[in-house]
Amino acid sequence: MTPREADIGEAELEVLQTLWEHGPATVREVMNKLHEHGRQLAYTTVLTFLTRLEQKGCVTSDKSDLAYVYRPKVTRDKVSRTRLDAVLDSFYDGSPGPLVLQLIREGKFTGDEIAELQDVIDALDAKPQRRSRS
Amino acid sequence: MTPREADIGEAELEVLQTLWEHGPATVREVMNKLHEHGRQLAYTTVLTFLTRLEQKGCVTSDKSDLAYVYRPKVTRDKVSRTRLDAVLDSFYDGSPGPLVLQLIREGKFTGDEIAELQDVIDALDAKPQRRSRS
DNA sequence: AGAGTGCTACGACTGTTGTAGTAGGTTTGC
DNA sequence: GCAAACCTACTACAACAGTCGTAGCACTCT
Repeated sequence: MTPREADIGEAELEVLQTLWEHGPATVREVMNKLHEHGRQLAYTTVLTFLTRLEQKGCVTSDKSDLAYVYRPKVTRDKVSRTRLDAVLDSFYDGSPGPLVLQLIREGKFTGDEIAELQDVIDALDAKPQRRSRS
Repeated sequence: MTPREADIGEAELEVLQTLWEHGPATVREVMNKLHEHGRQLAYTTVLTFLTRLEQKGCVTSDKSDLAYVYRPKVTRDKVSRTRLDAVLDSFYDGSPGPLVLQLIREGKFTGDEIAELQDVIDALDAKPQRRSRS
């Protein structure tokens, strides 16, 4: 049963995000966290989402004390990759280059981020394949 | 009626992509294009998608000769932005910096792209706000 | 003018997602 | 030991997405 992280719904994702932030949690704990974030959902609704996430192989549960404790079975990185790849495939021909260029040109970055970008790129540039520039 | 490009379904998107590539087209032309790309859909299915896209304000139609001709009313860029922002908001706190850093670290770029990145960043760096680095 | 072909409108069905209620079992606090 | 609180399983239901069939209108060709 490979996790089918591709078809996690938006509301299911909120629940999963809670687990990522909070760590293993019971239905009630997840619900409370969501309420703290202003998201009002009935207990049974949260239960439904966790059950469905389990069917999709994205969380596991084990009966510990009184209630089941749910924990994520897919990483946040994995899911974000999947989501991002979907956008990449649909709009950027699967290649991240144009996307990044677009973002950069739109000036969506802080000075610090630009500095960091520069560092990372320089590192890349230095190591893997020598380029043919200046 | 502002276009509700946020709720374009995946299959609807394929249809819209066809219009972006191909320009204004009739149902049949869209269907044929999709078939060429290996996507088998019934004529009426394509019609349904175009009708729904029109209801969502994402395409317009005008009866020209025999059949209606549909043309996109939202740009590809606009829709890709919306999609990307959704991922950004869900996973990267709305800020593209971490996303780009992740992509770069994963080494998903060709040498040419890295060069281009470097150029764009240098340009950015030179103009808007002077940074404090070497 | 009849047959065929093509077009649109409308309805329909299935699966999924978002949301929740109810029923019945278990734990706990007095 | 009984009531209150809590837990899960099951059911439900609306909206939407993906997919298509049918029916009826219009044009065309002979």
